[in-house]
Amino acid sequence: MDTRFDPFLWETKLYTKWEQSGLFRAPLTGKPYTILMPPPNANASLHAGHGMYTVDDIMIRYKRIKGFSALWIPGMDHAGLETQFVYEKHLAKEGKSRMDFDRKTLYNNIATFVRENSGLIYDQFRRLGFMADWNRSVFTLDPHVLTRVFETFKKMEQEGLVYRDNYMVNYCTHCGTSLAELEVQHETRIDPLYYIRYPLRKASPLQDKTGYIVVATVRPEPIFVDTHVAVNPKDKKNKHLIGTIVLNPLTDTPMEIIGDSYVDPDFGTGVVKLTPAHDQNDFTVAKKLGLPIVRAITLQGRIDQNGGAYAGMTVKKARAAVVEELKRKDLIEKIDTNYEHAVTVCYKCKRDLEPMIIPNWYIKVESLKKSAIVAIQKDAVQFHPKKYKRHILQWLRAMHDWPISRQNAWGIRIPVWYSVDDNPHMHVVFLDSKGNSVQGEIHTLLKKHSFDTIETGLQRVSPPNDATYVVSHNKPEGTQYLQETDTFDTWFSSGQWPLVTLREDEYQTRFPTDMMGTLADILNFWVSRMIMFSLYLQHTVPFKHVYLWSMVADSKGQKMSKSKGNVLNPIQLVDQYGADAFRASLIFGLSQGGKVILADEKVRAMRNFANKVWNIGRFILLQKSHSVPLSGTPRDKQSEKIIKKMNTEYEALEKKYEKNMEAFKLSPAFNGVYDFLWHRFADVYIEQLKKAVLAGDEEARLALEKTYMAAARLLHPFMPFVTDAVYESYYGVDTSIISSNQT
RNA sequence: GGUCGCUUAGCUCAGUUGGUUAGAGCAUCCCGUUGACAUCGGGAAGGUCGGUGGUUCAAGUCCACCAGCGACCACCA
Repeated sequence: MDTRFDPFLWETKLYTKWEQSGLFRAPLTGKPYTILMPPPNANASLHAGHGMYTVDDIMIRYKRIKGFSALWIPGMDHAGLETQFVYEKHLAKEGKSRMDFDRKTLYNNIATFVRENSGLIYDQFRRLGFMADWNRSVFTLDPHVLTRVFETFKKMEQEGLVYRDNYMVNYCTHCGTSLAELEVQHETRIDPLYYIRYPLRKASPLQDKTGYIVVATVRPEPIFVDTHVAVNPKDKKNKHLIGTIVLNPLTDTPMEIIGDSYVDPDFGTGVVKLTPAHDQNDFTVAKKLGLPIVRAITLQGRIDQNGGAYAGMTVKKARAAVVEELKRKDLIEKIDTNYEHAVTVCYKCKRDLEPMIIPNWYIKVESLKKSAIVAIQKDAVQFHPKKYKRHILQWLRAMHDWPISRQNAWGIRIPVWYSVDDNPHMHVVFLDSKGNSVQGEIHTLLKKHSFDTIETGLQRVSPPNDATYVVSHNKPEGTQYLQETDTFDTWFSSGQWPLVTLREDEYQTRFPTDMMGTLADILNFWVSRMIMFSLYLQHTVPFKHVYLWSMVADSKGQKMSKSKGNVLNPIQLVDQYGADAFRASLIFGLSQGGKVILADEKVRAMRNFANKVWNIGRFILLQKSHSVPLSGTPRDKQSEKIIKKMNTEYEALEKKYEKNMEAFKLSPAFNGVYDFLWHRFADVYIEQLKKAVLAGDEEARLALEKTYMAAARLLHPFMPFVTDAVYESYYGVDTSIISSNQT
């Protein structure tokens, strides 16, 4: 044995040995223990957050050593929105965009892109020593997954849980897609607040005062479609205005002032313009009162044909132009340039979102979430740390119907088909044979273009809200059908992850699975959906325990982010200090809230510990050659006493360790072993027995070896390489701590 | 604005049901190297446990209020 533990000498060698001796597959005997790996994005490369998958590996190794048939199934996610976003950035570099391709070509190109860029993360997981059954990897676009997703959708559709409806969604005009509530980010910003004069109609009895009323808004650009203005009926200052007619400052169209309680009397002037097609609140009010809902902005983020002179302008340009016009007409009372408000931005591209009305597919969640809530309340799923039980319950109770459609090509296309005969007014966008974008209603388009041309070049279908459709995995026979171009939300497929990863027969023995370890960020996105789907389809929860960690931070507790420049590359740390050191540093000092501190000095400290473990082993082994034949007991009573005390202390350690591990308190479990090995075993017991051992007392040495190896078994899940390297040095190249309980 | 959480050594955090001199890692300082390990060993310094008040024989631990920080959710015309 060398004087130092050299990770690079051992890591590849040991990993290959583990893999070749079949240790990654679940043993045929033993009680099942199952973990499904949260599938990383297929084209991802390892970041600090993935390092925490170590938690899964720790539990798998821990259970394996204890003789369980522990199985860890890996997988990869197609990650619809995220992957397409990355791909489109590549396209942009070549001066192209997704609009240059028909849907099918775009999909195939992304598929190729993903294939070329996937697999890297598995190599990196191997570097970390992960003991997953790589041969069983599942991809969320595998055929059997598609089948399962289709069947789930069909079942839900048949049971009336699916509906299609016009809905106000947060729409990102850049990404060309709607976003779910959770994908929306709020950002505080300072924007000008315009106080705009709305002239009173001549006949108005109020005219003799000022001749106008003032409305405050940050969004003057869609005013031309506005038809109503509102005040709060309880607002003493303004309620007398109800029923008054003012003129639209851009179009001179008469507008009625209505009363509704949602208006905040204290905001601005207490008078609000209503733009139902582009504002969530206004939309709600308009629906309630039956007011007209007129769109002013296209899905591309430009003013549409209703905008007259502004038609075709981007929102930003139109805003400036509208303000100019209003200034010319002397209709701007004042501009508050220091108005702070929150805007919604796209979680991917950070651009402003437009509230838009588009038909979307929805899942009714009322019954689904109810059973999830009951299961969680009964602790059928337990959360670690416990606080997340409250979090998820709170979120589930507030959960609205789930919009599952995304205007995204990369994903599982919704298995719905629209007959062109039955839906003549369906709006269609496609590329003709020359690559020109053509759009219009299908019955008009079919007069000039063949169905095949349209289907081949298809980019998007936008069927009216009342369109008829057929649910089918494959294209229906008979008449001409176009398939829905929307794809399922990523969480619709990954929410069924626990239902597509096991083999049919394993649902008897391995379901519910034992643990799900994942980032707390996606507790609501993902964990809640898995629980709902599993209860709906399998009538049981998908896992018994959920282990959550939150963001990875640097040594000062600052969240790691590219803009802060404090991001550490895990693989670089592994190269520098070894996988054991990296793994242990994530667990050591893991705070209760789950915040993970990753810092160079921490990894270095753990590298030192790995070396210490190695050298303890080296010392005990080295003394073996000095030994004399066994006598049965240590030579002196003093040594016997020390050994007894050491064993008692070890037993206490093991007991505490077990308790912590079963409660997923990994940090205290690891800390206990760290403390024992370094500051009790090495600093105290070895020192006390050193004289005897050096004098050739083999009994004393054996006692040390026994306790050391026992502690190494406790340490192995956290630091698999150094512990197995020592084990192999002692007992030969064919041995491993993992299977040591079987010998 | 709502909900929850946090505040203990220079930094990041432990402190189990209230019970002797409040701990760890890193950082700092001093001493030590011929046999396991300098990626080490021995030692030291450093905390009125956010503030105020209360319960108690006893409070870092329980309660109230205050201050600061954070997370999530919601709203913002």
